[in-house]
Amino acid sequence: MTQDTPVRDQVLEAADRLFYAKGTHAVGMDELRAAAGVSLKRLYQLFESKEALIEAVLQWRDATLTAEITAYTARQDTPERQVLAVFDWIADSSGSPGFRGCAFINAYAEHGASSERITAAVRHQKSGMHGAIHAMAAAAGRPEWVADSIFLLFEGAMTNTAIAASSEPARQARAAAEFLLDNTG
Amino acid sequence: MTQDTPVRDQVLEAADRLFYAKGTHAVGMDELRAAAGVSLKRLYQLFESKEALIEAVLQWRDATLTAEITAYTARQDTPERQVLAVFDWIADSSGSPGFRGCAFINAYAEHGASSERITAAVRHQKSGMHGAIHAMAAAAGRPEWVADSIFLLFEGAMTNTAIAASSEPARQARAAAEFLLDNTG
DNA sequence: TACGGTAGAGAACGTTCGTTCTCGCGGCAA
DNA sequence: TTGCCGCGAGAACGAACGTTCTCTACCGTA
Repeated sequence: MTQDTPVRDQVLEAADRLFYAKGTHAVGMDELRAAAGVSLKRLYQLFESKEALIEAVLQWRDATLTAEITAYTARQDTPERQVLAVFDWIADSSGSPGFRGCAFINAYAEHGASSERITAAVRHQKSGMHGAIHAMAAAAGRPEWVADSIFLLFEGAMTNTAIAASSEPARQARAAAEFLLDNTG
Repeated sequence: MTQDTPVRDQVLEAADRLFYAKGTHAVGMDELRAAAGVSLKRLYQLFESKEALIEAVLQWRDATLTAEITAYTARQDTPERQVLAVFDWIADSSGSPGFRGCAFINAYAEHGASSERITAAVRHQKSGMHGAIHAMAAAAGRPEWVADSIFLLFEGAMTNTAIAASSEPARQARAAAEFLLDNTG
């Protein structure tokens, strides 16, 4: 067990940034090597292949994104406001110029048909996000179907906020979620 | 104006099938030529580049998909049922083994960062689908925000039905839409 | 029959990419 | 100091891809 962890994280962070910005197909291993500031040899001893790297990046992003959203929603003081904050998070994120929607959906679009490993990583993130919304909705005393609905609104808002290059879908989804919360439980 | 139209459609249909099944990056022009049964020369005089072909395929799918969904929903006898039928359409479509979610979202994931033409084609489809749902909701006498919400539920259901490989998200989205319809108007 | 133009088949070209190999330097043990 | 191991830099390799070019067969016309 060598001291690879900081280097590994350095690679994952650079790869995540490049993959998200340009799509995995558009980023070559050499460009990645340069961005991460490591040698190609090191890259391949950390990750056996590009596919393995993509999988690792998705797992890494899964963890960091969960933490980010959790921190973001935790700033609200009631469970209802916490649920609704996920849509504010989308609206906020979409403000940054490189916003390209959900990295996991993008990865699924690029590799879902050919890579079982990548599909599994995507499913894991969706399942986790679904669970997080479930937990918040449960804390707010709402039934499961409300959580399911809000999760799907979240997903629709992620993609369409990116495609439309506008935070309007995020606001619309928020309004719908608010209606669901207000009329249930 | 030569008699290229049937050949052109033949190419578009084959390309659409392959692109959707495997992703555009995973389909080479030669594989495409073979599937469409035309020569490479013909292919390139019909479409100046692969990017142009992808754009044309998206426009073609936009038209055929709109027609398909319109026909599907038209079988229902009330505007409310017509709106809800879009979720049944997802559930039905997800039954076929090659279901991979929304081709336009997939195309955006693959090319949104690099091709303005493809992004424009994706936006056009989203705008059209949004409009179609708006029209049905308006016919049902529901306010615009309900249509916005149902559109986003539709989008979320499309991607997550594919990722989860289950029609459950489509059913959940349908239930949410039904709740919105039942409690507004 | 001779011929010009068109189209199909597929070879060829140039590039890009994922992955591996080679070389040479630097640190460390004896 | 000497020998060795590991690493970085980057050349090299083989495959795949988008695109173009070449060759040949075929067609209608005179």
